Amino acid sequence: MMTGITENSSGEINVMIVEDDDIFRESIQELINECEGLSCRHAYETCEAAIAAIKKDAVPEILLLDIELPGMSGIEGIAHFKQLSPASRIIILTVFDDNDNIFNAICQGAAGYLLKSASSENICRYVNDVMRGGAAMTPHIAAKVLTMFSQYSQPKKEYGLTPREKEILQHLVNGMSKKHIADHLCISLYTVDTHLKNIYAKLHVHSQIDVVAKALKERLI
Amino acid sequence: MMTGITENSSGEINVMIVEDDDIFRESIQELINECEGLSCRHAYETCEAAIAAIKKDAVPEILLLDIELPGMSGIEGIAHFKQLSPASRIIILTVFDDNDNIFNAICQGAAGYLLKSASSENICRYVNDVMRGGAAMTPHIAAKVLTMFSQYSQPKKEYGLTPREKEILQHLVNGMSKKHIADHLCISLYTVDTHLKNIYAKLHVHSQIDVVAKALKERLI
DNA sequence: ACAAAAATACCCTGATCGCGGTATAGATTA
DNA sequence: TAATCTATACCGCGATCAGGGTATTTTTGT
Repeated sequence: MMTGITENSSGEINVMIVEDDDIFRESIQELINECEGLSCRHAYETCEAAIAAIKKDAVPEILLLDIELPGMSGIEGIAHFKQLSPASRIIILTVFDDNDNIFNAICQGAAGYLLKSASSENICRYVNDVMRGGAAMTPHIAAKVLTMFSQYSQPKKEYGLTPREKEILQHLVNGMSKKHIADHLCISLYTVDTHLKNIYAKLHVHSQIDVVAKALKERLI
Repeated sequence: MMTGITENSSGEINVMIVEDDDIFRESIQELINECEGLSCRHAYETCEAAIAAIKKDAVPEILLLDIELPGMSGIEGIAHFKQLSPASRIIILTVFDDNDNIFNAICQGAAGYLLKSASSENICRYVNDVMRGGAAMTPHIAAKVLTMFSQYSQPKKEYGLTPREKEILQHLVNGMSKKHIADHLCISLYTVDTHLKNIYAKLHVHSQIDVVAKALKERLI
């Protein structure tokens, strides 16, 4: 059974490291131990080894996790760690700065995403920020996150749809057929048809599928 | 006409401040001027005043922007500043930490979002991070951003679609008709029909529209 | 007051879709 | 080996859709 997270006897924060490169793992462990208030007594080469250790009662408060590892990747590992020890906060520490890895790590629930190029002092600060309930990102990663975030909701193109057309589009997206929409709006099926034709012309599409796909992809509704 | 962004004579970074509270504005200006490499010679009470100043050639490299202001809000202001001076990088500095403000600021293109409770040293560091192309968030804000980010793509339900079915779903979402899909995959229209029937059964829907809407809404593809 | 835009309604035709079947060959798994 | 899953293919019917028209009324903006 799990005992839950407790500070160690000296009142320091338990940091666990999962990193396959021997030299980097040892240097980061040394760095953590040199930081005021931080302590790392558990460092492993693989997620599998770390999972086994957690099951044997080595529950960390902070988990510094590499992505590219032999066996299970760090991204996959997040879900396992979260299940075994929900209170542990996971910080990705990697050389990868591609959107996919950042996106997946965040979606899996990582509380931080640091690049290995970060300075020692900064890493210590980030760990402390996360311990206080915040999240940590190196500025370069933060910029990528903000860009992804804003891209997602930026390009609200304007196609000049009238209010009625938007209303019909909304119902279409909600799965109503032309007939249902006509009934619901108390207008003729022919009228819905006309509106739909106009929507097609304005959005440059030729079927309901296209309209719904475009509306959802571009968040017109 | 705009002269573009240039460092001032002393090689320091030009920081502009828009903040309506006199005391806070003056104290933050003093703080910036005390920071190595930073200089603030332009501080205004409203977006309108700052916009007028930028038009008169006071183009900042960094713009520290409050949200709650008399007249135009900081969030609204972002779009104006971006248009007048696209190279200026905007950092929100506010007391508000609600999701809406954070979300809107990021979507408008802010490069940073700081809480006024941040320490002096940290604010200087954040400004420098942004000047180097990064983004800046106080840890509390970063945590909120990550949460918003992950909530958006969490509930990947599993409907047990086979690889072939996912492939067909993908093409449907991309606007292909059953006939086109059949041609593209070099299989019979009847086969596509069968696959589609099975997809309908698994997703509990009854039309292509519903399938596309569900796939896009739940990010199955 | 007049022009433009928006909303309404109608018709026809060929194409497509949804759904009820049935059936076979190959791969996977129990 | 038997059972299940996956992918493949076929048929027919009634419903729906797309696109080509035309046309009237109401609302809006100037």
